[in-house]
This record gives sequence, structure tokens and C-alpha cells, in this order.
Amino acid sequence: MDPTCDRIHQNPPPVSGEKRVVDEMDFFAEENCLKKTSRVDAIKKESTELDSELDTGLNLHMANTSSDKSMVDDETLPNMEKKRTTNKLIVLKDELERMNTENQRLRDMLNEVNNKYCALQMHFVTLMERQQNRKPRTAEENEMIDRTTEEKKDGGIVFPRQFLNLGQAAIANKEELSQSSSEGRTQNGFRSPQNNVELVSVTFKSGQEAESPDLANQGWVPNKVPKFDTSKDYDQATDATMRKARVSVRARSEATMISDGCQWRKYGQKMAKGNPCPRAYYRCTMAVGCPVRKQVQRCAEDRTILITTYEGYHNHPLPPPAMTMASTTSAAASMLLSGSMPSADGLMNSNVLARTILPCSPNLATISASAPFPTITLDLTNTPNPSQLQRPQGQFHVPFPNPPHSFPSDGPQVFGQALYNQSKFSGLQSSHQDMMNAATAAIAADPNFSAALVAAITSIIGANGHPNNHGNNNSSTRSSSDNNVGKSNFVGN
DNA sequence: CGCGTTTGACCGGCGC
DNA sequence: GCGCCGGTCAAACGCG
Ligand SMILES: [Zn+2]
Repeated sequence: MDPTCDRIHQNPPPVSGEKRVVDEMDFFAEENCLKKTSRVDAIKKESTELDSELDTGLNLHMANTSSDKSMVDDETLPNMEKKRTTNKLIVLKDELERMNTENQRLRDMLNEVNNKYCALQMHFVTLMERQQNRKPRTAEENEMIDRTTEEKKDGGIVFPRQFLNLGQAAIANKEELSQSSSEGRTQNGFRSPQNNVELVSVTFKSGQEAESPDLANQGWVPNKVPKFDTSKDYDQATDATMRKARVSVRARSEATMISDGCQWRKYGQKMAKGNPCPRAYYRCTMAVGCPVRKQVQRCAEDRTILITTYEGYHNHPLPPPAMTMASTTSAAASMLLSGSMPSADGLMNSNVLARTILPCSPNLATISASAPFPTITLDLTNTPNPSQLQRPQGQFHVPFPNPPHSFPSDGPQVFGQALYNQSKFSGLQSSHQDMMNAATAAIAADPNFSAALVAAITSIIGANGHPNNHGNNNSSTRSSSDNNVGKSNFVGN
């Protein structure tokens, strides 16, 4: 839409669009050590510029070519010249096509890499968790842990289970994914051209909210049925701490909604008080009873920033990309959590560490202990977000090495779960802290991770990047949303 | 005609 | 108790 202030400031207008994207890529690319990746990256960049970047890249290129041509035409009209240019064009087209195929191939590769990465991360998280369990804890904590462990055995607990699913599914669905997302209608592709995720934040909602943490099995009961009734009530009550995790993703996107691989149905829209932009409410429709909901809202200051907040856990398997994201996110979350909830000490440590590492990784994870529920924020880019800057003191940052490729949309599932599980122990692990931090740092510092992810992002964004939004996006895509905004504003409040 | 979105109404929580 | 507010419901609407 309107030029984003940020962008403009940061980049020169003309090439801005493409430059911007490339810039981000470059950031990682520099760290990039993956043998093929580096090369791949270069190619990818090209292809991205050529085909994907909807308006920006593509148009720009086209514009250039055409302009060249026109110039020639104007000055010398000889047919030869014309032919030449035409040929050139054809050649370019061929090239473009080639790039596309190449891109496709690369995407496959990346998928693979991603899966591997995912697996690795799962492993990592598992290890961490194990480590954690080893720690001495209070009786209560022990109890919880025990329970958790048991549940794991049963497969009852979602956290571990999800990971398993992730792994399996990731592998199993890989092909499906790349080929056809058989999902019917409104499945969001995981392509969202201009979406660059910048940060993820998770919020725990305390209180007896509805979703049982176990979520997996429990369908979300719509209607006004008191959530309390349906819900968890039982035991879970013990850990009244958090029933619900919130993951919010800050993404730069001009689209009305980021695509995350899930199907969403809009069920409401309202004006938030401090924000001129409306907030849209969506519900996951991938599965019948899926309790996951999300809110999409644009940042007041910078409207190019889209804030998507996910709540609840999916009661169904996630599409590969989403899963990858989820695991990734969850890993980060677990890292955060491991050191988070705890005292300020932990916070401080993390903070320091984060700052130290910051230069290496543009991504940040933040936890804020603000009011009702603490918020964890994973900052994936170093973008100077006003909101971020404004952030109150009670937060700390941790570098988050994994830029989600499309969106952590489904993060809540794994992510949330992880948070939930770990949050139980909150307060104890100061020592883990170190370990966690170390691990985090290690990962963050490891260019391979970043590279792989960047590659993934690039491929996904680039390959599929076309303007139209899929599924739900449509709904919101319609300008109507804006209109509604106005109306609903008044009405709503 | 089915389905998803739109949008005003409704509801529960919260602060005054 | 009242009003604000975030969130959800559901009838109406529009699209394919
Ligand atoms: Zn779902």
C-alpha cells in the first residue's frame, strides 16, 4: 500500500522492494556456510528476484527490461534492434523458466534440509528437557515432571508427542506438501510473498481459560458454553498457571493476513481501542474441533507490520511447513522458558547473553512479564521496531536463530505446549540457564541453521510467491475489511 | 445452493 | 452498578 516508512528510511526507493528482501537474505547469507546453500542462495536470490517477488521484484525487472527496449526503439527503430531485443526477451523468459525449475528443485532440497533441521531441533529440545528433568526440584515440581514423563510414555502429553508427529509428518508429508496440498478450498499456501516474519511472541494466559493444556484431544467447544464447564477442570486445575499459550507473530506484510499453512475462518472483527486498524478474529478450520484461534491486527504505527496472535493448540496434525515452524518455534520457546519465568536473575542473564549474541543473529526472543501474562517474544530480525523499543523493562531478549519460513502460525501447538510444560517448572532452573543460553548461543552462532532456514524461507517465499492470498486470506484480502473497520469501529464499541 | 465473510448484537470481565 | 472493552455469536450477505 503506502510506502512503509521504515522501508523507505532504510532503503532507497527505486530498488527498495527487491533490495529489501535481498537485504534480509543477505544478512543470513553472509553467515551462511552451508556448502550448497551458499551457492544455492545466490541462485535463489536471482530466482526470487525474477519470479517471486510479485510486484516488487518482478515488476522492477520487467520494468527495466522494457525500459531498455523502449529506449532502443526510440532511438533506432531498425528491425534488427527490435528483433534483438525480442530475442533478448525470449532468452530472458527462458532463463526465468529455468530459474523456476531450479527453484523448484532447490525448494525440495530445502525441504529436506528443513526436515533435518527440524529433527535436530527436536532432538535438542528433548535433550534440554531431559536435562531439566534431572534437576532437583520441589515436590510439586517433581510431581509435575513425573506426570509429564508419564504422559509422554502414554503419548498423552502433547509436547513430546507433537514432536514425534512433527518428525513423522514432516517426512511423510514432505512430498505431499511440495506437490499438492490436497486440502480443499481455503488452505493457505505457505507462500506469502511479502511476509517477513520479524518476531514472535508468546503470551501465557493464566486463568481457567478454556483450552485444556492437553488440548490435543479436546475439541474446542464453541458457543457460549462456559468454557469452564467443558474444559479441563480436573487435575489440570492444579497448575492453574497457564492453560493457554499465545503466540504472536509480528510480520511485515502488506497482505491482510499471513499465510501459515492452516485454514482459517473469520468469525469476527473489531476495533482495538488504541489502534485505528481493526482486529480480525479467525478460527482454525483444519479440523472440526480445532480450538486454535488467531487474531490479526496491523500495527498502529507501522501498518506494514502485521501482528498475528495465535491461541490454543491444534488438535490435528499440522502441515509440514507449519510443523517445521512449530518445532522451531517451540524449540526457541523451550529455550526461553527454561530460563524465563524464573527470577529476574534469569532474565538478566538472558538479556546479557542475548545482547552479546545479538550481532550474530537478528532474531530475538523476548519474554515480557507484563501484567496478566508474561510474554515471550522471539525477534527474528533486528528490525528496530517501535513496539520493541517501547517494550517495558520486565523483558529480556534471547536470540532466536530460526527465522520461520512462513509463519509460526501453528507455533502454539508445539510451541505453546512446550511453553506450557516448561513453564511449570518456572522459577527453578537458574543453572540450566547457562546451559540453555549456551545452547542457544551455539545455535544462534551456527550459521548453518540460519542458512538453512533462510534458504527455506527464500525458497518458499520465492517459489510460491504470488500476490494472491490463499484461503482465508481472501476473505480479509478483500478490501472490505477496511470498510468494515470503519463501520465496525463505531458499532463495535 | 453451499460456504465463508460481514457486521451488529451480545456477553463476560474489569475498572471506576 | 455502570460503562468500557475485548471477544464471540449468528443472521444476513455475497461469491462461486
Ligand atoms: Zn488447527
